[in-house]
Amino acid sequence: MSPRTPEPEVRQRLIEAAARLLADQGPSGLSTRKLAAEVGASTMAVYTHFGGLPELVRAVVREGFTRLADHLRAVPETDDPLLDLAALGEAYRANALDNPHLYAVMFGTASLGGYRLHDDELDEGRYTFDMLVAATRRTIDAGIFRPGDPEAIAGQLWSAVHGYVMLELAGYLAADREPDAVEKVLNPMLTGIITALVA
Amino acid sequence: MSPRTPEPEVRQRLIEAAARLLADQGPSGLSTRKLAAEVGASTMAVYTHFGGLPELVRAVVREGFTRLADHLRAVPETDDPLLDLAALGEAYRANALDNPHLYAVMFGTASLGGYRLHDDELDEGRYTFDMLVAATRRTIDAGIFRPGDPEAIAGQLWSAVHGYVMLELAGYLAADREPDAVEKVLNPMLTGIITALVA
DNA sequence: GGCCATGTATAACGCCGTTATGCCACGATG
DNA sequence: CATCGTGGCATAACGGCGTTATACATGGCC
Repeated sequence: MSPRTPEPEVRQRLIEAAARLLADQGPSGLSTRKLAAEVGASTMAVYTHFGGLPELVRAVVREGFTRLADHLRAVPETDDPLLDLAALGEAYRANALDNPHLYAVMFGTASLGGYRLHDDELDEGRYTFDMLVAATRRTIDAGIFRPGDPEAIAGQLWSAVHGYVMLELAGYLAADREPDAVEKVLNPMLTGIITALVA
Repeated sequence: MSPRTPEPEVRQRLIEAAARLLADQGPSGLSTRKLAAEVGASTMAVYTHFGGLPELVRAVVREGFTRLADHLRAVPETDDPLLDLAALGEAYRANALDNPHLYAVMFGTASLGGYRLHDDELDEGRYTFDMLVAATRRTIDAGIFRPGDPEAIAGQLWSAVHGYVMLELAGYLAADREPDAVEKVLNPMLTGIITALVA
């Protein structure tokens, strides 16, 4: 078949094709045969490069967290850490709504192959989480938040936004049902959490 | 094969077997053939009674919400609505931790068959949500919460607890990583949200 | 009796993940 | 240059899957 196309890094092309299939058709649309057709190779490519489909999905999860981290990194760091925190939350939500299937796989991977996240993936997610911890720490150092454990505070913010986004993705807070859920639910919840933390 | 065993309601036995398989082996362990073997019938039973596996899963989701509602109903209603709210949250979390796979399917169903929840399932979930709304309304009527939209307030509490539980199930707040995450993350978050609501 | 509707079992189709096998290209070695 | 070993690949097969077509059995109704 002479696939002497550029062929740059079959590994990366497989990860990107998998993320694309996941985003377009959801987890059920991901198969070694479709992947092989997408990248112009045989199904064996998945096994030589990753060992199997679950490992490929894990790589996609890492990719998803990397994209999320890129989105969060794009949020400018101003002199008002509290506004930065709000912007981080908004960027987090936007990323999830832009890649709903990928986001679902990142946090519900147990539903796909029946496996659990390994420490690597958890660490990948926690690295992203660290950006939120850093922003929280800046807010404390600026004297806006009372002194406290930045990780615990960031965990609260993460839980709140993540839970809201999950409900939104599941359809419980969809725009056609709750038109202004952001103003009525998300924002008051976050201001409630935050005002309890300010000095 | 003379399946003249009691055979009470093949429909219900299929739902229960599916919930059991889901709880034991996760979504990947759920198959028409295993179900048929479990209930002593052929795979056709799934199609005559439900139309297909996705519809059966939807029935299981409804069953999961019913169980959750039962758990929440078991929480006694005291004369302190705020304590009742806290007890509801604890019961919610306990139910999710007891049936992690089922809980994941209830909220991440997109990951299983690639389908979305229909209005029926959403309504089922919202009925459960209504119990939280009622408890919130009682808290307002008792003069503990300032007057406000009970649904919006309940949505905040739901988002917060749901997000925390999801992170916990995914392993980000697992006991071995964050030993006292409940005290450091969940409880402060909820008290923050709640103190912002008290009169 | 005959007739229909309903639920079932059987068997097949196509797709899936995974694996065994053989091939081929290529760098190292002499 | 010739040889060899090795890593990545295509091919083909195996078993399991969801789904469907089909034929059979059973029970109510005329």
